[in-house]
Amino acid sequence: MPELPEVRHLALQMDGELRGRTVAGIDVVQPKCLNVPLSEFERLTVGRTATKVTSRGKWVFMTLDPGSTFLLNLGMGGEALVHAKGEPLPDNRQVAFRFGDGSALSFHFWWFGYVHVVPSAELSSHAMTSQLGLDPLNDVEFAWPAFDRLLDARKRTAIKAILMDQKNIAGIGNVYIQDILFAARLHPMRKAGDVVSEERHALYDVIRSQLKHALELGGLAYEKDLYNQPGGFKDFLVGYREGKPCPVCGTAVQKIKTGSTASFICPMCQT
Amino acid sequence: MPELPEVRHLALQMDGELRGRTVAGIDVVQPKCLNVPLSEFERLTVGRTATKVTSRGKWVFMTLDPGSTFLLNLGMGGEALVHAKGEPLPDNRQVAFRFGDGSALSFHFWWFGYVHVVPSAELSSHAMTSQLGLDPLNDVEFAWPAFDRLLDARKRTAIKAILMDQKNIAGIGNVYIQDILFAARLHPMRKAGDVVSEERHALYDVIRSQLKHALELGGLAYEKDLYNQPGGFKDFLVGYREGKPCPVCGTAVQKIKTGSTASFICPMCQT
DNA sequence: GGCATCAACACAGA
DNA sequence: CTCTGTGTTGATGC
Repeated sequence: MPELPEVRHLALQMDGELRGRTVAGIDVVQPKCLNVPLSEFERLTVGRTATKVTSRGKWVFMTLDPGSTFLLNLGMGGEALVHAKGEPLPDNRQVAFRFGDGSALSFHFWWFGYVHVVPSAELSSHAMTSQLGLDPLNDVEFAWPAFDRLLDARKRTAIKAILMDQKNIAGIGNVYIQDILFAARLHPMRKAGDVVSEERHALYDVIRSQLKHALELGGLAYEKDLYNQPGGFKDFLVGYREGKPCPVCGTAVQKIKTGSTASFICPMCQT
Repeated sequence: MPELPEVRHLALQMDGELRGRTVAGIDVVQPKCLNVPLSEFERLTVGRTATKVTSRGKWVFMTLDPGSTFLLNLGMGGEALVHAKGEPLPDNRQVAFRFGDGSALSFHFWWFGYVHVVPSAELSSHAMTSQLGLDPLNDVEFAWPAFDRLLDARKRTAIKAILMDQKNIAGIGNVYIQDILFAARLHPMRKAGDVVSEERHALYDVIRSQLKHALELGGLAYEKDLYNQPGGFKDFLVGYREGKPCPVCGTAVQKIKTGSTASFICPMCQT
């Protein structure tokens, strides 16, 4: 459940499903994913009522009135599931909320995830979320001039590193970046300063259209949503298609190391 | 006048020459090499008497009693010269001290240098000198176990970078490092973790012997001391001898880029 | 596939 | 042949 489309889809589902439910208890199997001691976590959640769920980048924000905000990051491939009253919780959960009506919300991470709560008044000092960058699906804040300036300010940084830095744009990870760069015909290591205006416009458009499209499909087909249903996005152009033909020119897709992450590129189309 | 042998030689000469002289006035042509405004610099120097001159790394420390310490770094190829009463000062000086007895001490830098003064009580907060590493000519502090641990602590750093980092060992620059690495048969980019014990011992011995030898000769032949006399060290093995034969195997010495500095190596002997 | 931290490296500036 | 900051990259661990 990693990147913006999955996270936003989940937040939208949670917003529709959980509004009005009151936290009756917390079920913590792995305390180290909490940002505060369990007792403090309980104090800030139990007895409070979910009134709104939103997302920014890879983070889900759930308002727990009065006065708390719950913050969730599912890391690499984690899941959040809602459970009707009486349903057993998954054995592999790290944390779960039990609501007053008998329903529950469980979280499972296969590697690392963050289950945080902060007093809403202190939300701005929550380090992992307070510095998140622009929302690429918000046309007001992710405006073209801001994007253009961002690339100017980091002229000698690889374009992939810029787009994946959550402080710049929030929500692009190592999955969606692959086809975004392919569609913009950019090599991941191209320096931002060498990306000319026409390419920048193409890239800007592709970022918005790809993420919007994936969101409309409910995210990736190999991820599960709040109701354990897979998303509909599965047709990668080059991402994770090592050795398969480029859909444009037929050249075999290469998997290369780009810094510490892997990239899938068409060596002919992306320069 | 750059590295440890020249700086220590200069400090020894200054110690013998200047003890007891009182600063009568300061002559500042280039105020930007000072660490404080000229008025403050004068306040901390004029009327005070040199009582001791020492060195650590590439820095000269002159105690100006009561209460001040003068700190000098000649940068790349700067000079410090003493002048008898009545002698004119060099036109190219950036700064000079005039002493009460009519003598003077002038400083010239061909690129950048530092002419600092601090209250002796605040010496430990002078950033550029407070973190200087071990004195390689002091057998007590530059002991074998400390050197061995240093290389363990920086396993994946190039050996040249470690030796030239003034925070580790103080006084080795891009001149003496050349023959030190050649004599130890080490390629400059070799990772410290790959330098085995026998090589480490050889390197440790070479650092001490080379610097000691150069100090005994009064430093480099192309540098001038306090009395404008050149040093006696000129017989580089590979340093600055690009294309000349390696003294051991006859292979042509190569000049290569190692990070941001140049290195002269025998490609056969140094691995 | 996440994020933070630290070390290493490159570059510009003085 | 100086040293310092800044920004970027890479490895590590949770």
